Amino acid sequence: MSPTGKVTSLDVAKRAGVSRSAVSRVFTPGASVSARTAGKVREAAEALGYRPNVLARAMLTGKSKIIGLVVAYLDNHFYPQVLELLSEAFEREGYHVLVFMAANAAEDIEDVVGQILDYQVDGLVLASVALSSDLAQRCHASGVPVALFNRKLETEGELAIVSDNFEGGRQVAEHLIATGRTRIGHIAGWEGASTQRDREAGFMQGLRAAGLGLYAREVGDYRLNRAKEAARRMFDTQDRPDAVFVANDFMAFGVMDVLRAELGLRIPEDVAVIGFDDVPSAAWPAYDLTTVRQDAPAMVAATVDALLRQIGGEPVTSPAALEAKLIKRGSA
Amino acid sequence: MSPTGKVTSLDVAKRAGVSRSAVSRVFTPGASVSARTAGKVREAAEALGYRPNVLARAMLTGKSKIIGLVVAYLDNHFYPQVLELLSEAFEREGYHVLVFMAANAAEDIEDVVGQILDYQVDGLVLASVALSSDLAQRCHASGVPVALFNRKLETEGELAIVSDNFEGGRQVAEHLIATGRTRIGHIAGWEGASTQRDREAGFMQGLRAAGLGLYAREVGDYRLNRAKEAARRMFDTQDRPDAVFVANDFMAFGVMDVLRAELGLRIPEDVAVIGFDDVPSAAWPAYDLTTVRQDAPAMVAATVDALLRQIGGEPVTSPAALEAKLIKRGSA
DNA sequence: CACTGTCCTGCAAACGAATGCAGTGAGGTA
DNA sequence: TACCTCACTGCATTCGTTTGCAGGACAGTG
Repeated sequence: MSPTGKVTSLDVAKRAGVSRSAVSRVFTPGASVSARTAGKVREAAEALGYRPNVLARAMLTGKSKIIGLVVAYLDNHFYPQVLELLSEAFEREGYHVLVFMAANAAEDIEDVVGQILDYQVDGLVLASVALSSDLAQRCHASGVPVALFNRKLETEGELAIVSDNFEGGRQVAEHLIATGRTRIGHIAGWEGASTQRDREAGFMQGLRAAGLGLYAREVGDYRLNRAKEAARRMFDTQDRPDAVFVANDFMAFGVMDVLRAELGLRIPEDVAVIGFDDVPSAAWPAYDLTTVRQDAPAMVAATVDALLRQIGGEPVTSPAALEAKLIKRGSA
Repeated sequence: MSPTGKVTSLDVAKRAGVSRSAVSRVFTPGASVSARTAGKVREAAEALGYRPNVLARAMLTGKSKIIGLVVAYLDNHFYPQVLELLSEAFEREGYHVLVFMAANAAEDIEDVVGQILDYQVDGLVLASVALSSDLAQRCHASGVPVALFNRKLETEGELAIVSDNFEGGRQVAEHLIATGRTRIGHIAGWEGASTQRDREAGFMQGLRAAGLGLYAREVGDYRLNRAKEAARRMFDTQDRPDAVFVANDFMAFGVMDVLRAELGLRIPEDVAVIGFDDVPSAAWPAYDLTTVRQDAPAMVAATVDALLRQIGGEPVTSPAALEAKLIKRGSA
């Protein structure tokens, strides 16, 4: 109700007839205050509209209650979902998420690192950004706990949360083979990403287990247009594949569009398509995409848990890869 | 390169043989420092890996360089896009975006307001959240500049950035009528939203101009499942409409799914469908949705500009509604 | 009644940086 | 040489908190 938002602990202290310290303690869970004092302070605070200044507190304690989230693109529907879950989960723990966009990678990595450190974030989540490796090491070196979301690094010591991409890829191969497909192609994501490498490795093992090899391969870099071009190259021929594993759902949508709208192919009759992620729209009838589900809520929970632990000073190791399960729908 | 991230201006000052003030001034644009001092300081800072502490600065200056963004859901593809653009635009201006999720509206509005004020955000963007009205007034009253994104309020004095929803709705009616549709339905979004009211008002005026009325009306509340139910109610009858204007693309996708997959109707032959927003996936062949484009980049630019101005102390009025243009595709 | 321990409380010193004010020195002019 | 100007610099204060330390009140015990 105060006209200005500038009410300090001193104002409250005066009105309640106590010292600033008392006020501080009332708002510090676990501090020793008598019920009587607490009551007076609470009342005065209420009347004045006082709330402790998080920034001032942050300076003293060194804990800003801010988690940095570095993300490259939000067009892949998997990430908005993750952002939403992450933010909610952190809010439940008293943290908030500060967004850092790192679209044009290499160019401004220096900048991004700087900005992150400037804000004294308590922890950092790197969600599938190309420059993860460099960034993670720099920030880690500066003492900021880092969690890699949906990506892992060769270098040990970095906290990484991933699902079992290898097993997911293997199941894709298994299912395609079980449904009688023989000319099986793969449209890869960005080859610098561990997700891509693991998914493909599992996929290849699944094929080999049935005595099969890859019939065709193109790279889509996890980008929609690249994936569509890849699909055109792969399918605009006589001896086209009869199935394709696309490294994520977002690309798979583009591939299906090309197959159906441009090349007049039927899915799954002419070509079976399988994606990866199970984003919400994969279940929409227009695509009805068979895919491997990444359990986003579980991944987020694991991330929050591990990062908070690390912030708390516990030595943490990356959790085991989370289960990735094939969801059978109409596209395969 | 320092082992710990704790380098203060004093450390730099000592190493450069100057005072803390000098260091401060070097990092404050427009302060008076000699080139020689600046050089020494820069060198020392570089060597020590010093960066000014944003939080400490924030406390003094009262400017945190943080913009709060309150958002309810991210499943409507329009918002991830907006978040990305907003964050990039603010980063370019030296600000960063702190996310506040306000999913379960009324319940925790008290909480959300508190948290926002706690972080001393310099400004606030409310992106299409149900509790805009209350929230905006509270925050504004506490002296925090507020911008309403894609929503406006009856109460004057709040900064609101919207496109011309009325004109967009009118164009929808015009186009449906021009293509010979006569039994025209409307699936509304959340009726508490100004976007819904304006779109429908424009739409109705367009119908009336041709001597038509609404053939059917259901409410989808901007939620996917509600919209699908609405579509079922509206179309699972003998005398179904031959066209429907759905209040946003996200719901339109669900409506199209119901029409095609559940009811076996053809679009546009049996039913014409038009949405609103022009999210990226509206252009995908699987939907090929005729829709009204909201110019997200322009809306974001206007938001950033107006909010920053307001933060700078200039008296600002809401910019004019941005152009909303019908994009004709295959669904109508 | 004296002594001890327990709770609370206030004081004052941090935290890291910005800034008004006064002082230093250099350079220019008469 | 004396005086003035002006650009730069350092001191000390300030922002709004938290927190270690020590003192005060009070109850319990012998």
